[in-house]
Amino acid sequence: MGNRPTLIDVAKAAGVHLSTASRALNESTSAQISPETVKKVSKAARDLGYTINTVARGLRTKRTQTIGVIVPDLTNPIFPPIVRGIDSFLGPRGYSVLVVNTDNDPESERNHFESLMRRQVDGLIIATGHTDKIILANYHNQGITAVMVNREAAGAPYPAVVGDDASGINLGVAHLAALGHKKLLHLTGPAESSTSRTRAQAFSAACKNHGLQGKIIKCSAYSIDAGQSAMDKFLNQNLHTITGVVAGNDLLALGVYHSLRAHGLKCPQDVSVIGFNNMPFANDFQPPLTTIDAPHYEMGVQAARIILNEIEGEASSPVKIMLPVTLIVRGSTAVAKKI
Amino acid sequence: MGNRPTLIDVAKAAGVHLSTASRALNESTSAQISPETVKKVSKAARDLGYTINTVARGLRTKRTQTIGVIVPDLTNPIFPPIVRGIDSFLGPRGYSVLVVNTDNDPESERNHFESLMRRQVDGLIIATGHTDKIILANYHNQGITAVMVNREAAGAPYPAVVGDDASGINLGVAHLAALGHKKLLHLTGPAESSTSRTRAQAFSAACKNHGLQGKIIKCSAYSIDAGQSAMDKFLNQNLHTITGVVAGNDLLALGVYHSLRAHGLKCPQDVSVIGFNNMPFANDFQPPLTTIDAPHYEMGVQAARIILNEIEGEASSPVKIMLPVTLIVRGSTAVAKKI
DNA sequence: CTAAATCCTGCAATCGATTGCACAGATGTA
DNA sequence: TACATCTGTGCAATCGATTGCAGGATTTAG
Repeated sequence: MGNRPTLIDVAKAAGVHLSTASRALNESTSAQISPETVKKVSKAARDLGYTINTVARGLRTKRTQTIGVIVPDLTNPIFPPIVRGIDSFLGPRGYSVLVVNTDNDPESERNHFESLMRRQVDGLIIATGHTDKIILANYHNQGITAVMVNREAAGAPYPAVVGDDASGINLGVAHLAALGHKKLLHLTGPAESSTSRTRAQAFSAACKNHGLQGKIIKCSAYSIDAGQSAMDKFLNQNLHTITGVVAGNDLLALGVYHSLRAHGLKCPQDVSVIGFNNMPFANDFQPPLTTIDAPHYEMGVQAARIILNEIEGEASSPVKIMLPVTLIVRGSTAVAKKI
Repeated sequence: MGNRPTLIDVAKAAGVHLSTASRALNESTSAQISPETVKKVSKAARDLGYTINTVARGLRTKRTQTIGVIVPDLTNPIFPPIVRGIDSFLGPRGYSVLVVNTDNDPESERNHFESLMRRQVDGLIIATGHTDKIILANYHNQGITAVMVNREAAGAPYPAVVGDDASGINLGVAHLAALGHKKLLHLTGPAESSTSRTRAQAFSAACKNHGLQGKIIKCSAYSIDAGQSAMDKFLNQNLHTITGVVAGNDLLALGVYHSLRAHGLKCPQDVSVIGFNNMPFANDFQPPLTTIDAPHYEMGVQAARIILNEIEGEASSPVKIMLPVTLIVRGSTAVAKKI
């Protein structure tokens, strides 16, 4: 790659010592240098097209101004907004983001973690559900600063930024109750994930509160296919026993759509469906999906804010930030059918 | 972050000199060291939990094993697959990926470019349509190695990996022709983008070939809103003058959906619509979108392959790789309505 | 048995910055 | 006038690796 000028070149051009040039160019040390010298050095730097070599700086300062972001899969539509939120906060502050995908594979997660460590990232933002408490405690003991986003690990030593899952599920159940539904089904995601557990518990509680009957079935992953096969299995032995579905997320809801169609059921006429996340294009599905909007971009922003604070300020206590969610009513929910 | 052991610690533990430890641990130099010494050093490294500091190595070797990926917007669903394709090829080969979003803003693009340079990336994969030939030539003069993906700049000094846009559009037009459509409309994207021009030209050519009437309208961006407003404008003065639409991409097609609905037209009964890209969830739209599948993941893989070749091998001539596309027929196209 | 070649390993320079310390000259204080 | 303080700059060590070169030990050749 290009042979860009170094600080020595700038110093020579300005007729000062290397260290003077360094101080002149550095925000925090330029006060030590006389204004004329600063001007001279800045001009030389500009003339030569000097840009700092962050690798060299990083070696000396032990700060790379790089944050590692660990996600399961960037093609899952909820993650790009999170990543952009992180980036939008960090970018203007001189930080860059290294994104890795683990596909929820612990082996892959370990490898990527090692790779990020080798690269001397200043901190980690973890969005994978899989990472268990032992690993996290381990990270913490190694002195690694990190923040969880969209997932929380109860008892984990790190701050977390999450959506208010429980009240989201509540909103969904209340909406169905108001439409006259009595018998509901919840599709829950993998048990390792904290969101799965939170949402499932909230579902049970909300059903009880509203005096509804609520069943729960498990999905092996947060994917369309997993949702579809779980729903297929359910419908094969329980046709016409429920009128409303609260899916663990939008992908599962989409799987439910497919399954309903395959079983000759219409949404929302026969069965109402509610998703979670309000993923991009949820409004363009068939039918447009009623769902809980979780502020993913904002979650990214908040996670970035916290980690920067931990890196540059002093370590705060492991706070938990819970962002509010809202119900978006679209075409997949309707008045309950008599069954 | 953690105080990990350095090479000196390993060398001491193994009772050898720093440089010997370095050579022992390095694939390409370990042959210079006696097998027993290599074993001793490896054991010491393992025992201490040593991992190399890539920042220090990067300073010395002038290779950071990092590739910068410049995209307009990660939340645009075609980019995550590209990024994952890149990552899947580069990751196992020891490279990491720094993704930046420009939002198609030249100022932002320049800033991000500078940031990547400061970080000493080994190469750039550019997926932004906006980057013009002058800038690219400029990069090239600075000795920067780069590859274009999903966009090509004719006459640019860099290799490019693209989908076969022209034959994709051909497939679409042929499909509509076979369904009896006579009057078609093409929504083209921003003129700066090479794909826009290629697709528009292919559309005109294909219409001529099939003896069809083909109109073209421009959209200000590749977005739902831009597609909708362009289509609105068209329909307001040209209701019932076309029966088929070939959109510049899936997002524009979605905009067309919205516009048709607002004008009381049904897809596909009144108007057939074809998209481009086969973005995720295109099958779940209302109606499921007939579209051209472009192999984005594979494009990422190929771009990564080429750039690694340029970095590690010798610079090849600026090749252009054109990946085949296929027509995916779903529910948005039907036999033409009489108008 | 000696000279040459080969094999290992250590020494030290280097990559491009940052930063504690020293010191010269200017300024302030009594 | 004498001494303390302050300002601005330079010197040199340092971050953690890689790598050309030198040289001792060992092997091979003649």
